[in-house]
Amino acid sequence: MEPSNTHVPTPDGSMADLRDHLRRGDHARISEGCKPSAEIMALVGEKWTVIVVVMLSGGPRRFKELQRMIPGVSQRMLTLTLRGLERDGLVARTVFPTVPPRVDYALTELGESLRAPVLALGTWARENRAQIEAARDRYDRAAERAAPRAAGPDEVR
Amino acid sequence: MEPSNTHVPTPDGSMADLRDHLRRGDHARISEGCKPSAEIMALVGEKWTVIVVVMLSGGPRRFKELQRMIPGVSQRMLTLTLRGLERDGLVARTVFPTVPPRVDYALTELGESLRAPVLALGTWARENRAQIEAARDRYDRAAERAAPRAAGPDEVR
DNA sequence: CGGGATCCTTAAAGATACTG
DNA sequence: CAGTATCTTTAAGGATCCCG
Repeated sequence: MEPSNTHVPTPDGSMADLRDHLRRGDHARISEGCKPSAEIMALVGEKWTVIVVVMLSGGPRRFKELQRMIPGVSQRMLTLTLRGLERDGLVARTVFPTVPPRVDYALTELGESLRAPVLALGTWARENRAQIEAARDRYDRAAERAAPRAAGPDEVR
Repeated sequence: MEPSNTHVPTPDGSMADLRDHLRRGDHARISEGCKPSAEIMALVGEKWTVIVVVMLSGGPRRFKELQRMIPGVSQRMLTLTLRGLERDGLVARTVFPTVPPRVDYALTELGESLRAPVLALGTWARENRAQIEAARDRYDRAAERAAPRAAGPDEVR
């Protein structure tokens, strides 16, 4: 990564490339002054970041601990997620040169500060879940009626 | 400090499937009662949802209008995003049976209520962008030093 | 104008195996 | 225990064409 100069994703399809760049890691300074939101949304929405942040809310955790707390995550994904968070300065990684090795992950100040907005979103989710599900249900039923797809309405693959 | 994790995401390893299902559309009854957060994170983080919500903050917009406001989006992605939002009851779609056709998209009450937390996140992003970038820079420089990967630091694919 | 249906490319997420 | 290094799968996202 060269800190030398800014390179906007592209004059035209900026958002597409934005996300693209976000995934890859060269967030450089894509936001020409007004789209840092997109960065954080990518940060928050993508992957397991949120869950990890939440899981670290209670204090430092070890790798295996986290993995156990987040059933579906593969060690690879957990590693990648933690790396990303560490890179962004949201999580601090502490290695104890013991044997067997021990590594603690903890939220940094920055990470802690992210908790609030994230939890706010979580709260919103909890509070409005019913409405959302109702809406979905309504929408799906309507769609079904419109779609003469002989398939069962409750198809469970 | 043993806060004992608040509540495990899912009984089994269903996070993977959760996201999977979220993408596909059959959110139906995946959330058996404790992880609506994940749903909303997926909702917020994935795709162009956030930007669209923000763009609709100013009032109803037409399809083409939105497309113009969000340079990088393809009409397909915009459609999918709007559909998703509509499905979740966050956006209302109004069709005027005129010719040429005209369709307005507007935030519903629910959609409006999502604005706050989303914008909170955006604010956080803006306020902490500098720190994040600094952290990234630091991390990348360290990684570079550690990586004997002779390749150029700014290798473009 | 506002999409729906298709095809194609890329890369994110998962599984596995190997190392310090 | 805590990773890293592949290999594979899956599907998100983009480009096009077409229809109402």
